[in-house]
Amino acid sequence: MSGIRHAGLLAWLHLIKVNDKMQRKATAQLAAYGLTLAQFDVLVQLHLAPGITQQELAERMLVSKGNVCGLIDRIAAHGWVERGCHPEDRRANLLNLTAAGRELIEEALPAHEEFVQRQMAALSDGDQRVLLALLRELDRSFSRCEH
Amino acid sequence: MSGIRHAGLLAWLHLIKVNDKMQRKATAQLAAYGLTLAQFDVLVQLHLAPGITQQELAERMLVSKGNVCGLIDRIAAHGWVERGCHPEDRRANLLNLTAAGRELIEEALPAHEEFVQRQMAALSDGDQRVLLALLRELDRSFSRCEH
DNA sequence: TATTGTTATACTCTATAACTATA
DNA sequence: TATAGTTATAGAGTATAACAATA
Repeated sequence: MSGIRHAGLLAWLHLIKVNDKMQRKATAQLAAYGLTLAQFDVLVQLHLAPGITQQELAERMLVSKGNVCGLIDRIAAHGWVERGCHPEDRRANLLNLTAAGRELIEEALPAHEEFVQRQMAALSDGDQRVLLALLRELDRSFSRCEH
Repeated sequence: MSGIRHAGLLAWLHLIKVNDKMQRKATAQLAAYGLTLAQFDVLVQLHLAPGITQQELAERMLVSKGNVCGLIDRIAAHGWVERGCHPEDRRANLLNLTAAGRELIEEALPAHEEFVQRQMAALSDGDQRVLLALLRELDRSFSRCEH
């Protein structure tokens, strides 16, 4: 690897690799519930913050509102989420899990958490905390400026 | 976040987030060269290991040979890579960068490396090395077993 | 028979932008 | 005018599987 010398670059390459492998595992793990990663993400967001609008969801997921619309379409087709009326703004939709959606995420989320814990168990508790701190720092630096 | 307590899970969520943001930035950075991330990855692989087969490339990229076929189609359409004959196995293609492809990657790779260094600069040199070590450990644990 | 590459299908996700209905 | 959501288009990536040529 001729031009590759610095730890930062190598760290980034490994981050891609780890993310890639984890994503494949996670995708397979969630497929058992009929969920894609993006759909799981939506359900978790609505689980944590019921009643947000599609616009708010788009901002949280760093995705366009057009994409959110399609995502919600697909999830609603399964009957896991519904669009409600905003009492004060008739343009907006309030998103909420249905009973089926709540049931699904209450089963899928703990299973997914346990799965992730199992993957991360290769690192000691202390190392997991260090990793978290470093990633938090990186994330914060991205938010601070738009290099 | 009710069920979310452990550092491992939080670390994973932040890893997703960091990867996501970096990928967006990287995608934008590479678009200046007319490259997607996957295509850049292919060019880098062929830069480092000229003359590999499509099958070998698929294994390195953790992707099916059918996908590699399409990827190479798109990159070859730009004239950056060519399929050569394998002297001993007429089924196989040997992949090589064209002169244009070499020129492109020799320009895009250092620029991308510099871009990544800039993103990682939020961490000290020591922290970058720690991050690298932790991600390497995780990556190795994924390779060891298929949990 | 097994393997390399090709082709075809179908789906998800993404970006972009025009469109509507409200505000 | 601006905003929330919708729709349409186009492209990339992925998975899967059937297929041809060759081993």
